[in-house]
Amino acid sequence: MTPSPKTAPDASRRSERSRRAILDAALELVGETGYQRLTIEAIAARAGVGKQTIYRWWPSKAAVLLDAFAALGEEAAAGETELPDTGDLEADLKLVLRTTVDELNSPRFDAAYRALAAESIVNPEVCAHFVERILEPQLRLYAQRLARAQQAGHIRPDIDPRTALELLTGPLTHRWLLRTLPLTHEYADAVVELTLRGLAHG
Amino acid sequence: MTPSPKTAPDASRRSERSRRAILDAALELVGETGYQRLTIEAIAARAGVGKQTIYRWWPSKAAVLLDAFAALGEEAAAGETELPDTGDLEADLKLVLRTTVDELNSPRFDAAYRALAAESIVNPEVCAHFVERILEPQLRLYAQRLARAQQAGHIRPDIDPRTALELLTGPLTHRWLLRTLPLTHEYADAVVELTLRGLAHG
DNA sequence: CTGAGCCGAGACGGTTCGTCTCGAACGCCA
DNA sequence: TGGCGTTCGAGACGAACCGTCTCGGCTCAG
Repeated sequence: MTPSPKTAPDASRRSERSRRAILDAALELVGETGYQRLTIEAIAARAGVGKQTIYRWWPSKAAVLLDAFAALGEEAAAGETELPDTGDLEADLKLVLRTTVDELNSPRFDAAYRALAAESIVNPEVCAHFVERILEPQLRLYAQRLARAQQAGHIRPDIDPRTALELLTGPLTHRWLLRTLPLTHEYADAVVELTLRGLAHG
Repeated sequence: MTPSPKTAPDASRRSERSRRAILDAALELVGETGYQRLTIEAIAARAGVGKQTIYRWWPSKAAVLLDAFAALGEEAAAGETELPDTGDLEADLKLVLRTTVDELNSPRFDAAYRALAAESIVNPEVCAHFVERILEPQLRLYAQRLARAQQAGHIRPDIDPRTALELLTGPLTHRWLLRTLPLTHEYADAVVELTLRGLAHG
């Protein structure tokens, strides 16, 4: 029996050229017109592609954007499989959070990331994919680094690394998403210092 | 000269009955069908109102929902102009954050709050109104309570209350929005404990 | 060489948009 | 009290986009 209700398309005959053109067009358009006005029709026109080619491979515009953003992230983070570990946890975390701040402030990431976050908030299915595909791989790096710090005695042993992690990233995303105040390196540093003083041993 | 380009409608002749019906219908529908499928047409039909009556008074469905949610919040928080202050900062914060957790988990608030957050992320104008109208009043209460704790010497004097505040609420909203893990009282307690240990004097 | 399947292109009916036009109901002001 | 301007409910209207479909053209497997 076939897994899909409608016979699934043959992925081996898929046009890589069209796939890339669609992902690129989606990223361009979401930056130009915003997520609300982003339409499948416009993506198809910009990519020089039939609409059916999009509907054949993706269930929604959010799914297209998710793939596009994932490809973007994989290019940027090619090879970076670990967070820095100089032994100085505070300095390492500041470095990484500053990088995150720069990414969130970069126009190239901003529009697509916002679109996916917004869609995830009101759409549990997209949310699950977004978390699994984009968020989890990033957070896992943090969690590993925190676990190592815990083994080294720099963080109290009774603390759940996931909770510690959210204490660091939560305030950043909160300020970024709701634009309450500008997102700066100084803020990233302050979050690390204040949070660590609660997590640090002794 | 009139302030608006198109002559503004006369607010004194506005139908209060229609206004309430529209706000109620918007809240109902966003709970039933979700924000994506919420349409002005459906709101008008449910409220027994002409579409023009909505377009005359609101610029978008997000604006309608914002008013509806604000009215909902004002009912719920009628009179609550201050956070509890028993002198025990940790206990007070746990109590309040637990209440916030309950609200976020309550179906009555969830759908509308998510819709407004999602819209705010991709729409700076709605975001500004959302922050000013909904978020700021809540956060101001926290900020006041933290400032008093600071005066009482329970929080280090060099800490910006806004930053301290985001350390508390950021992790909660993060987990709520992205559904990474369930949002519980235990989590609220953990956030307060871990955060305070960084903020507490000595 | 032949056929199945993806491709670009775009027609199609359905839905919602935001505007506009009715006659009816309402409330301010004479 | 009567008149008049404005909002009201209702719905028609063209435009935009939806998701499905049909059509030739092209590519690859057998």
